[in-house]
Amino acid sequence: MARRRQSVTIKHVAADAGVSLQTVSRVINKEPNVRPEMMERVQASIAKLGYVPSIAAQRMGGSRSYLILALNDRERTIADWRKREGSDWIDQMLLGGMLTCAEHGYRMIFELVDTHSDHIERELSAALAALQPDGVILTPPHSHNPLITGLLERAGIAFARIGSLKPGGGFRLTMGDEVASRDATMHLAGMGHRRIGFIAGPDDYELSAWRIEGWRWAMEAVGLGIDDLLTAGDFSYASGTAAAAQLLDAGATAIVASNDQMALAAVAEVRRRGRDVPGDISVVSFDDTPVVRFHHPPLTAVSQPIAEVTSRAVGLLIADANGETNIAPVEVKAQLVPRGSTGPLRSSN
Amino acid sequence: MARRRQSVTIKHVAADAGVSLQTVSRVINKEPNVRPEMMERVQASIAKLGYVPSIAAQRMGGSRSYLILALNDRERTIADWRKREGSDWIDQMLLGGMLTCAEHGYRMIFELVDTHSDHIERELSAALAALQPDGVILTPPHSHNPLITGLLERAGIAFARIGSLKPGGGFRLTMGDEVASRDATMHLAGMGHRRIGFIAGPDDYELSAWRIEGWRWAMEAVGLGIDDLLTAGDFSYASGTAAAAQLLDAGATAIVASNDQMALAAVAEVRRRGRDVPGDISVVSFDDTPVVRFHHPPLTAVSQPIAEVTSRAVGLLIADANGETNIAPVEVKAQLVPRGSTGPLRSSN
DNA sequence: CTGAAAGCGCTAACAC
DNA sequence: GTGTTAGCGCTTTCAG
Repeated sequence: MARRRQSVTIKHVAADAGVSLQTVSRVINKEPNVRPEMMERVQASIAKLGYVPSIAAQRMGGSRSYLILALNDRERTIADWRKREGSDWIDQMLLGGMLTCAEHGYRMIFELVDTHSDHIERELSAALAALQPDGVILTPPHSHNPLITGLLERAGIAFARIGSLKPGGGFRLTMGDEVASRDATMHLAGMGHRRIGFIAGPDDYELSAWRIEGWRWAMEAVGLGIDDLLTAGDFSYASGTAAAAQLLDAGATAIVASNDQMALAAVAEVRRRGRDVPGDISVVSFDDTPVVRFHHPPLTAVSQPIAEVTSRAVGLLIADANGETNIAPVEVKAQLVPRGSTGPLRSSN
Repeated sequence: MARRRQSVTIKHVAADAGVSLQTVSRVINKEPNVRPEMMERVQASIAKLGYVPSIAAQRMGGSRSYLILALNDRERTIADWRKREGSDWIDQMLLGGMLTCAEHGYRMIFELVDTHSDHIERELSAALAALQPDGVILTPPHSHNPLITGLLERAGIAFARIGSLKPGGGFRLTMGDEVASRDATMHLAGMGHRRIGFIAGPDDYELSAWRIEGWRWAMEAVGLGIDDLLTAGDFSYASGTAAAAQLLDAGATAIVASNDQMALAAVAEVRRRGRDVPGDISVVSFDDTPVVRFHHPPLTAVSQPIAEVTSRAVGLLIADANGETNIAPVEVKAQLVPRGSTGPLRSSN
């Protein structure tokens, strides 16, 4: 239990460079009003001694913590990890977030918090008090949870909300779900499909509604009815199976599913009925996690730019910490990637 | 740029409970020599005020940081994330690591550092100085990099090395690669295969040698020669293709590949030659990332218990911080999971 | 068993 | 421009 202390501190640098602590501090924080020669001298000492500021001490001194907290839903994330279904949402967040943080001298810390309201405020407060991050990134369903956004606002901590446009403060980032859903539907309509079913995501995700909206928009645009072609899902494989069965019963020749697992389930259901994808039925999925590309056939999917949107979120947070202002919602567009699960309507249909 | 300070500090708790700062500190740190009634009173105040200690301040005061740093190879990790091939190594590390950290009031921070020697010491020192973790978890190839282990030892920071048994201090954790490789080979031999080829991993991973050893051991045990059946790979798909071609040319009827990507490549190569898996050729892979289960057929694979081994690593680190001693290497055994890519030797072979 | 003092490494505020 | 002072929230001495 050796009590380790910082080996080389600002004091050593100051002594080595023959200046005051404060001057070193100024150099570290790139403050103005330091003569260039002083600055060089200090930086030489820093490099020579291999000095790196202690983020704990910086925080104690009242400055930034240089920490960005990425928050995800505990229950869902752990379930995904345990299932090992190949979702790489978290990996992509880390990819975009960590790299952009690193570019600005920040670090990203990844944490899980429950959505369940008993814990949520306590847990979040604990994470904030313990870590004291300069900014927080929220993903659905946290990003539109008023308990969370409210707490963050009261605490005066900058935050970015991915996948939410509801009021509640913070920066809003989206991935153009409505347009993407419309594109997916148009892609199918363009191949001659007229009975294009939709499997929705759970209500507690704002993007579920956006995706429905895009589909509805497209169906109307090409003059198709949507009567019994909208079904409910909850992002689970099982719900995808049920919804697909319903749509096939209703005579759908194409299906847009609000996530990969439900799309995979839909393909399986089509085959269970002795029919073929894309020969008889076309399927499009949302998210485009890796499993979709290893599937046979690879699924046509809406690819979500998670890494990019997380990177943008980090950028907004850091810009904010630097006093730059930006309130307009940011949209990083998802892309439809046509693959083997969609094809022309078969004339026999 | 509001300069946020801790909203409720140890002072508030002390005032509320009518005790000294020190007593509160003792309660927080579960130190002995506090009367139960005092303790209860303090804990009541803590709960009431929702107090959570600032980890920065704790660190400043000279105690632990309650941070465990998980270090991975930057280049390889980022490449994996970019490729989106569905590897969930990182996810499984987070799963095992974060949950176990949380159980003990710790937090896990995930970082990437380059293996390239120019940066490595600087980068690692920077991360250590900035974060001041109580423990570090190393994965291959970092876990047997003397630059890293040496630096950590000199700094007096506890560390755990996953996938390495080389000397160099720290706790050592392995996943029984040799035994797993032997089991995989025996599984094939048990199905009648006699020409069982092996695709090795890169030399700079200790586990590459262990896996070769297990295969060699099994081949000898059942009296089979290994002459031209050992090929080199580097964990990449391309290298798997080349190695598989070589093995098939040599008349192998079964292949053990040192990771999933190379196994997938092997299956593809078999098919490219108009032959079938497992009808003509059996394939076993190492790692068992999700993609393997979504493949057709699902691959028989050695499933690596990443989550469990990371959890154990965290446990060792925390136990060490608590003054408990433990030097023996820990082995969390990988399991062979038989699936559809292996079958009996076809008589026509 | 509990309290008061000093100090961790750094920054903000104020002087010079 | 640069140095000095005080203090962040906590833990470690060391008294009582």
